[in-house]
Amino acid sequence: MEQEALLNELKEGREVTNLLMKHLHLPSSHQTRLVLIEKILGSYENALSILNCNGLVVETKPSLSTMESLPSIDHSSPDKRDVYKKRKTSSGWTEQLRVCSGTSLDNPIDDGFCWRKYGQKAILGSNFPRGYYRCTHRHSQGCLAIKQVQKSNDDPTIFEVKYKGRHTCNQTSHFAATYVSVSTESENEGNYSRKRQHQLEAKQKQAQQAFSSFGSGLMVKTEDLDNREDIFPSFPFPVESEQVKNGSFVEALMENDIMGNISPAFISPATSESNYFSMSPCHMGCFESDLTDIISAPTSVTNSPIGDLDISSLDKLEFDPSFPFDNPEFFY
DNA sequence: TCCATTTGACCCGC
DNA sequence: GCGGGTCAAATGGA
Repeated sequence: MEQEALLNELKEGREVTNLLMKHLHLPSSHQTRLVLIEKILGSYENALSILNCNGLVVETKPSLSTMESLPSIDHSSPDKRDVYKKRKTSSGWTEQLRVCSGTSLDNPIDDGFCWRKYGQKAILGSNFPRGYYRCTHRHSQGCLAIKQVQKSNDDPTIFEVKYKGRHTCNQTSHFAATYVSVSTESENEGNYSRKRQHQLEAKQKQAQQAFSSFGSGLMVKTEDLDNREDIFPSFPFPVESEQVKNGSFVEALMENDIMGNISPAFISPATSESNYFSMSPCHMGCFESDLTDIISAPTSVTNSPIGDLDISSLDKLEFDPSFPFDNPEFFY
């Protein structure tokens, strides 16, 4: 019974999404689009509520990252170990990716953000150590985004990447950096020296090369993507949550030419029952380090109403009535 | 000289 | 007490 209601909600969401898609190509009013987006959100909220009623724990509200909720570090303290912060729990990851790279084993994916490694730990039961990264602009801009990278036990060519927290820094990522000159970065970070700029440029080139050699075997799996508002900030351009709320998110996509850059082939479900997405290499060159962001957000389509940038691809997704929605593993 | 990485130690939740 | 997460001194590269 609930399953039927769930399917209805999902179908409705798909239909309204298609409608919204049409309106995007029409001179329809901003208000109309807003209404459609609200309908989509409503459908997914209802679907999530149904799942919650079935005993499945599905977060429907954005959980503030534990990183963000932590008090800021008191750098004035003479001995920082005296003011140790509470250890973060493993929950609250905004994105979990499984990145398969057949080429670079040590540097899985440059996602366009500048990460600084701050630790590495051997994990019990894991053959490979886990690397801990945080945003380079943690101190300069207070960006609290962190990520963990760990090779998969089963396949060393697969990296399990977890993202936590949102980027509040003003980074010129891949996408912007490709089309905007370095001067943009100078504007954003005037204190950056020319030497630093060269380093960043070199890094971006590295990322481009890494991706150009990435091959067609790239596979990204997203997990635990229940939180749409935690997902949106991972876009390479600054989309504020307010924009999402007031409906200008789609416009932000358009403004950033994201919609126009993603074709159905770019993000396509590889299988009907997994949230693996295959990527064709021809699409990588233009996005490079944006990759994980671009992928991670849209792949949340199963849980996120408007996370799917290529809305038209929804047409190809059919909801199988026999799909095991009551199987918790599906939502893992 | 500056910055990123490495790595051992420390802290905290379970 | 164990294991995971973080800190920060040491180290190396550009």
